[in-house]
Amino acid sequence: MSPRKPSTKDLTKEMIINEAHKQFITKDFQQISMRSIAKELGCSHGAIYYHFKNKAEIFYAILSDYFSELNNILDENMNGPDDPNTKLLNVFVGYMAFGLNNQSQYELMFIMRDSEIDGLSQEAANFSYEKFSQAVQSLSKTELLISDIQSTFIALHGFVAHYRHYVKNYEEAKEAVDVHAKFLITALTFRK
Amino acid sequence: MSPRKPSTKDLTKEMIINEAHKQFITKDFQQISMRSIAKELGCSHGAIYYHFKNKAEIFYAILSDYFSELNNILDENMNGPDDPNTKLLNVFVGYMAFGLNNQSQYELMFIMRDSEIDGLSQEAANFSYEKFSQAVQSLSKTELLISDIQSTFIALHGFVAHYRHYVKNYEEAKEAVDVHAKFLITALTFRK
DNA sequence: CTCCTTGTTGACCGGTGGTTAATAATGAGT
DNA sequence: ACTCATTATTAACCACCGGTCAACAAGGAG
Repeated sequence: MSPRKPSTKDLTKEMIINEAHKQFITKDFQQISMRSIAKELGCSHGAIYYHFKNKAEIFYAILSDYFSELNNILDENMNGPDDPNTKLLNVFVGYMAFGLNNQSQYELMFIMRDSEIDGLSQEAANFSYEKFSQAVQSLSKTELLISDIQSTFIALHGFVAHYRHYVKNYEEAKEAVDVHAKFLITALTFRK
Repeated sequence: MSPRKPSTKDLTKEMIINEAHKQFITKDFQQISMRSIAKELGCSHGAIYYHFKNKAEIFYAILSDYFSELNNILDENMNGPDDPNTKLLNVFVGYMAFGLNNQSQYELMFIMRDSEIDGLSQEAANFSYEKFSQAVQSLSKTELLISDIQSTFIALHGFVAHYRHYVKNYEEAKEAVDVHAKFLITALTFRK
């Protein structure tokens, strides 16, 4: 039934993803081309289309790892020893730090959600938001409005979307991140 | 000195801008091509490069009008009869409404600020922020931190950047806009 | 009737994402 | 061994893109 061993395969999905991922560290989605991946892999760009139906599909696969990482950051903080107030701050800072340290990825995960990067990524983004939402509520002393939690989430995205134009990584925006996080905590705390 | 009357010109900067602007209502920067503009204008796309040095320059010209419009919205509100609290709310709502009603333009004005749309637009964006900043401070009873005003500005951008994926215009997000604006007012009000 | 300038064209360049016929390579069944 | 179906790959091709540029049209000035 399988007339050709998988072991003989020279080009694998994994290799393609690895190469795309490698380039994704220094370049964004638009700057990476099927040809640049193929060139580095020593194959024709047509070959890639045998393994992935299009460019977007390659990046879905990569993004899912990043969504996991972001979710892990949140989990580790929630399971940590800090008090609720510190944890809440850390959740906000964690999101912004992740966004600033993975700018190209963050753009595709939450900002660029357009026709090209559709369904699958959308779902992961919603799941990530759900985790965030529950975490924030559980750390709060009072019952929060879901609309306020969403406003907070949006404001975090806004920060990353803005600062990524001015800053290379989290380190360079540390203070601003802290200020923004505390700003949002104030809003959540005093909302009635 | 001028061997050819301007009146004889068939293709003018204005015509090009008008056509680009027309397409800009329904398409975004990336979807509009020099060729699509030329085609609609009945000329070759090479001709456009006689009047504009590149695609970005055409859109600078268009954006400057939108920056003016946004600044006018703010001015009209500030010069209006409302009390400071209402005005502050209207400033926030005004920004978000403008962003949601002019999504492609807003993206270029504040979100996409990348290599292609550089200097000139950046300057206009900074000026717009300055006006916003002064307006917010003048409407506040207490002395605000500039970092908090910036957090507010960023949170407004975040709202537009997020909701433009889900909504066609301001009308469709009216309630969420209102909630977000009040959320930000809370933060500004209770910050010490 | 030149000459110079303003505009305009269309071919061209290097690049993109995506498709597809031909083909190489391989293992299974006989 | 030989066929056969399947998998994987190539390279040519498509229709686009932004941008450049030599050639050329058209008109006014001298």
